[in-house]
Amino acid sequence: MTSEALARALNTNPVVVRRLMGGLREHGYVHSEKGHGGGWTLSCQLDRVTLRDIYEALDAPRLFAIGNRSEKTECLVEEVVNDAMSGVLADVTAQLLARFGQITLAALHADFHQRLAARHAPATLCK
Amino acid sequence: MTSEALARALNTNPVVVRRLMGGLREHGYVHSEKGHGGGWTLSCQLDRVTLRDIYEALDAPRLFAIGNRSEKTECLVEEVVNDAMSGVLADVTAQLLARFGQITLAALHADFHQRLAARHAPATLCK
DNA sequence: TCTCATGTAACTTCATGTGTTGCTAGAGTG
DNA sequence: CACTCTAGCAACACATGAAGTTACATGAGA
Repeated sequence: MTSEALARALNTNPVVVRRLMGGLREHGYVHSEKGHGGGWTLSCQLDRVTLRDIYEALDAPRLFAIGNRSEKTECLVEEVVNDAMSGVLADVTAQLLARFGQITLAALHADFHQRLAARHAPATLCK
Repeated sequence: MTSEALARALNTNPVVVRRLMGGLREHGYVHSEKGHGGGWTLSCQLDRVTLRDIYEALDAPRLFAIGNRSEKTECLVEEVVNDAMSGVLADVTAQLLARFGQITLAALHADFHQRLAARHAPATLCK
């Protein structure tokens, strides 16, 4: 499948697709080929890759919209609040990643086919 | 304490302080007075207000940097992934808020004074 | 050699949060 | 009464980061 086609399906731009897929390629989840007839192919077993793997392959972007304004501070009040929040955020992050780590692509794939069957529709890409 | 003074302590602008404090005032955590000698005064018991209360008084700003691109979609793949992620995010959000709900301002206050004593420094605002 | 792909850098656009200005209104002071 | 000090508020400007776009290089088949 080409970046072009994926971009259309995802309502975005081929270059954006390449940027994202680049991370997946580096981890061996997909393979790309240049030139005529090239494009992207899956190169992993769906039951061995989780949402967490994907997240990390995508360079682990920021998860939270909240957080400390600065890591180090002179202000004792800020320090106290930072420490209180950091502790919670660290724990919650760990739990979130653990949960993502339990969701395999195979599970999503199965879910997809189940919903598809329920829709009595043929299997095509969104676009 | 005036917005002016708070802004200096927080390295920000008086108007920004008023915007934030406005939420706290609506919930009765602080009280404000105009005019000469006016400013902000605390009007709650520190042991009865938690970080969660503060968060909600501040209009519950976005917690996560990740999330669904769109709530409703025609795309079955997107739907499957959204549902998988939404479930995790909802759970994790609940846990985060629960944790915040256990951290009272009194606890932070106590922590502050403990650290202050350890520093052998007088109690003054950062700036 | 032409076309079709990815790879990549640089730039533009957009969204969101933060900061700033200017003005209003209320409250004490001289 | 005039003056000063304060919050309240709307409107605008700026900063940041994510997403989208353009342009060009490289590789591979036809």
